[in-house]
Parts: sequence; structure tokens; C-alpha cells
Amino acid sequence: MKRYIPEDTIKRLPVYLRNLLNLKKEGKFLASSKEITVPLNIPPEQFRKDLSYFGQFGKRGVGYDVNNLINILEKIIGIDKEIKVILVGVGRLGSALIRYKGFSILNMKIVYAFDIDPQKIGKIVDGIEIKNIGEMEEIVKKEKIDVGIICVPANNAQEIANLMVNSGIKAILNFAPVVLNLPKDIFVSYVDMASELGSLIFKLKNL
Amino acid sequence: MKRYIPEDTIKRLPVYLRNLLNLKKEGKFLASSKEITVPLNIPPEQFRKDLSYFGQFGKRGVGYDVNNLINILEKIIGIDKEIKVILVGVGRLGSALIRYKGFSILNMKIVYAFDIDPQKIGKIVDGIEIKNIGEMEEIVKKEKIDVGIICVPANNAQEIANLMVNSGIKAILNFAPVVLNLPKDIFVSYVDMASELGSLIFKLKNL
DNA sequence: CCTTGTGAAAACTTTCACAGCT
DNA sequence: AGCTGTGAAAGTTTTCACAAGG
Repeated sequence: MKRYIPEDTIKRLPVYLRNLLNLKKEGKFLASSKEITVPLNIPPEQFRKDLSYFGQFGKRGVGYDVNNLINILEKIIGIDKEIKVILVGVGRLGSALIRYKGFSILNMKIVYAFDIDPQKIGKIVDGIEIKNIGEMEEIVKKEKIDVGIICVPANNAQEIANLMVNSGIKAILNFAPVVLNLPKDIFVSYVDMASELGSLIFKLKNL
Repeated sequence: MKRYIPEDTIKRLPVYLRNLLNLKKEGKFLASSKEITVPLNIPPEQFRKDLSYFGQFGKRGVGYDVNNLINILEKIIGIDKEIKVILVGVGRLGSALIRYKGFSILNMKIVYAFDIDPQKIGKIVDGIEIKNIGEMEEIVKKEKIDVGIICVPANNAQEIANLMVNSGIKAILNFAPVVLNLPKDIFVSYVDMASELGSLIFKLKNL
């Protein structure tokens, strides 16, 4: 399967965007590929090549209009309008994510949170009422939400993922340390903190 | 710079290990590369190739001894003995990580946590006393700890990273959404949840 | 006949180097 | 003169396909 856009390019787009938002906050209106990428430890030609998959957005001899490029990247990524996200599993990690401010910078917002524990249901976390997992399907369908975050323990993650797919969720960010088995039209990403730390220790010990 | 072990191979090692630990718990003593990798959505030849960078651990026509391979992978990764880790920034996310059970499966343990907020210093989270960041250097040096997790806000992350490096930390897992500028003998990994979610949304909207 | 281990080929990604516009 | 945009080259990773061993 030949892909138009390299996977690694896709991963860098939100990083570029966040950095451009920082430049904007610093009052920059114009920036060269070098200025944009040096603080990211990415070579400028990587940035230019990445952008080239989508069009030509700079001015030769000049650089990039910061505000314009922010708008363009938001459109490319698909976050020019706020994206609604649901979260399932309001444990320690889940509630930390609900309160995490980093999502809103990229125009993404956790709008509903669900749990199975009656002790948690009804409580408010950062303005979000925790709802019974049984209500998820109806809400997701009614609100046409297609992005979900899984924060339940590993042994419940597959079950929750199935429920999400049945409800119409099309993209899942999974924090449970388990690989999910899903239809191939569903997009999944994994945040695997223990593996990440393990890889780091490997490098420390071996390289 | 030619590399012995591909970066992606390194990332998969802890994943293999965790899956083998699951197989062991299920009572499996022997497993083929196929049995090991199918639940991970990884082709069996990838697994065999990955292992081949380190040696020959299977029996042709038979498969792999689960317990033996667990020991081997733990040694390869460098977690055959428990690895001590420190954490800085005991906010919502930081305390969730202190309580996270997923690290111990891979023999890693957060043994000290630090913060700058006097309100937090002295409190106990999951058996770990939160200490003043000023005590970090001495403790890290005395205990010869070389892995640290950064969970502070983006604007403090570089400062904490510098402090870690001065204290002798050699590997950093950074949860702050900012790229760190560090000496090149320091290993860094990033867990960038918002970017991960952003990439997922890109795929959803574009692919 | 099953499954591993691995060179070689294919696929993919980054880096180079320079043409082209301002 | 300076910076972008991009084919082509170099580098890296995955997949193929099969020899070798139980």
C-alpha cells in the first residue's frame, strides 16, 4: 500500500503547528523554515519537504507568513474548527487528561467522559459530568463524535474499543497497554508510557 | 551514522516483552513467532528479524521458550534488575504516573518525586514522599539514578531538564509539550499526547 | 512438515544540492 | 543575496523468500 503522505510527516504536523503558535505569541509575523525548525531539532529541509506534500505556502527569498501558515496547518490537520472528543475511563490518568490544557491549543476538547464505576458517575471533573458508559452510544451518535480516548485498564480496553466502534467512533487514542483488534477503517494510536520508558532504558544501557 | 539496531526495533522490544509476560500468565511455555506477534498486529518475520540483531533464541520447527525469552528480553532491554526512576512535577499527570501500575510490569519504579510547590512538598503519593526540587541533585547523585520523567508545564521543562542533566540523569522521558535542548549523550523520548491526537485527526479527515 | 534465521529485494524516509522566485 | 520547493541520491526499515534445522 503506497501512501501519499509519510507517517512521520503526519506526526510532525501538529508539532509544527504548536511551534508556530508559539512564534505568533512572541509577536513573529514572518519566519524562515530555519527559524521554525531549529527549536524543534528538525532540519529545515524536512519541514519544507513535509509542507510540499500539501502545496506551496512560503515566499522564496522571504519565508513563511506565520499567521497564514497556522491557518493552513489547522486546515490540513483538520482542526480549524474545534474537534469534540470523548474519553472513557476516569481514573487518575483519565481525569488528568480531562484537565490537560494541551489539547485546546490544538483545538481539541474532551466534551464527554464515561465510566462504569457507580462511585464516579455523576461527579464533575473540570466541568465535565462523568456519565455511565451505557449512555455513550446514544450521545456519540447524536453528537456525531468520531474521536475517542481510552483510559481504562488493559483488560477492559478491547471491550471499550468495540463499544466505541459500534457507536460510530472512527479514531481512537489508546492509553491502555494493549494492542487493539479493530476494523481496518478505524484509526488507532497508542500512547504506551511504559514501553517508551523501556526503550529509553535500552538505549541508555546499550548505545 | 550507521546504526546497529533500528529505532523501531528498539521501540518494539518492550511490547514483545509485555506480550510474552501475558503468554506466561496464560500458562504458555512454548510459542511460535506467529503466536507471539498476531495479537500485536506485527508480522512474525518482523519479530524474528528484530531478535536476530541480538542472537538466535528460538528452535527451528518448534518456536520459542516463553520463560527463556522473557529473561533474554529483560536482559537485552536492561530491566533484568529493577530500574529506579525519578519524576519531577507532581501535578495531575505526575501523580497519575506515580500511581501507574504499568511501569512495574517492565521492572521500572518511580522511587522519588519532586516538585517546587510548597503546598505539595511533604505530601505522600502512593507511598512516595514529594520532595523539594532543591533536594534532587543530591539524591540522584547519591543513589546513582539515571532515568528521569518530566511532568512540569512546558515553560519549566527545559530548566528541569538542565537540572536533571547536572544531577547526572542520562535518560529523560518528557511529557511537557516542548522539544528539549540537551547534550547529545543524553537520551530523550517524548510523550506528546496532543500531537498524537492531532495526527489521528489528520488521518481521520484525510485518509 | 513445521518454524526459525537471514540475505536480498522492495518500500519508505531523509538528506542533498540546486533551480527558481523575490 | 536569500530562502523556498523539489527531483534525485543516500540511508533506513520492512517484507520476501528460502535455506537450514528439529
